[in-house]
Amino acid sequence: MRIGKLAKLSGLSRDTIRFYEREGLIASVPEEGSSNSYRDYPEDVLERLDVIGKAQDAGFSLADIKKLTGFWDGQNQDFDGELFLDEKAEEVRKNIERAQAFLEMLEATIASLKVDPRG
Amino acid sequence: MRIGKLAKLSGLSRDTIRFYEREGLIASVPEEGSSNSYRDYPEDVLERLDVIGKAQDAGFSLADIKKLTGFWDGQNQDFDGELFLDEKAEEVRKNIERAQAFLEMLEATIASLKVDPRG
DNA sequence: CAAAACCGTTGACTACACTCCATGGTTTTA
DNA sequence: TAAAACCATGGAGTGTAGTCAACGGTTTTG
Repeated sequence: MRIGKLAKLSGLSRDTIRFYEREGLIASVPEEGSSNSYRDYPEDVLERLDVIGKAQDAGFSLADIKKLTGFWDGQNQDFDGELFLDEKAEEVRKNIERAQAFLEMLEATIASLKVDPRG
Repeated sequence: MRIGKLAKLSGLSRDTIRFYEREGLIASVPEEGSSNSYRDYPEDVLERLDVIGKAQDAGFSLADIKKLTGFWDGQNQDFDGELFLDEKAEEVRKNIERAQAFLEMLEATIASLKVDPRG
């Protein structure tokens, strides 16, 4: 699909999609059978963009995401993939725990508000 | 306590602590009974710094955190605190869910690696 | 077939959250 | 008491993740 459709479906801007492509997080091919310069984004890029969003929410930087997707895509880099993944998973677990602890504070604040507005 | 001790105990740099203070997220008082310009950070600032870290992991910006702490500190701003808190709590819940979904992908990747290294 | 809508490229710009450096003063310590 | 360690202030600089504007070309649509 073309970038406009991908932008609409993913909820990201064209600029962001191009930015991710420049960074090597996603890839496109020249549109088939047309002499323009338009790029064609495979369907699975949509899923990839979704993963990128979730990874960011989990605390991954784009550099981290690039390592991970490069790993998925079979380009085993010159680093210990298993160690990287183990360490990152641990980080994510800690992040989630901390976010949950914070959520509880937030919910307690809300609850106290409902009992006694602005107490 | 002085900023050096606070930095050591919190794991943050002096610069970060001063930055948070400039941003209005924490407060200090002049050190008592001394004619220097040193600042004294109350004990509870440590806890506050911990909350700030967790809030960031939950996806809060410093501006969000400032609103929340201003709210806690009783300076009820000119905004609907309850609405803000409700919306933010919902955002955090979604963030956590997305992070958890991502964590599962990560763990699946790790698991498949342990079964069949680089398959 | 013309206007509107879309596309790619380049490069500058922005917001956020720090981080560093220089300067000069104050405490602590050996 | 001198050196080392600490402190405050101001301002500049950094990295990350986008975002915007301008240009000219291509497709789609009424």
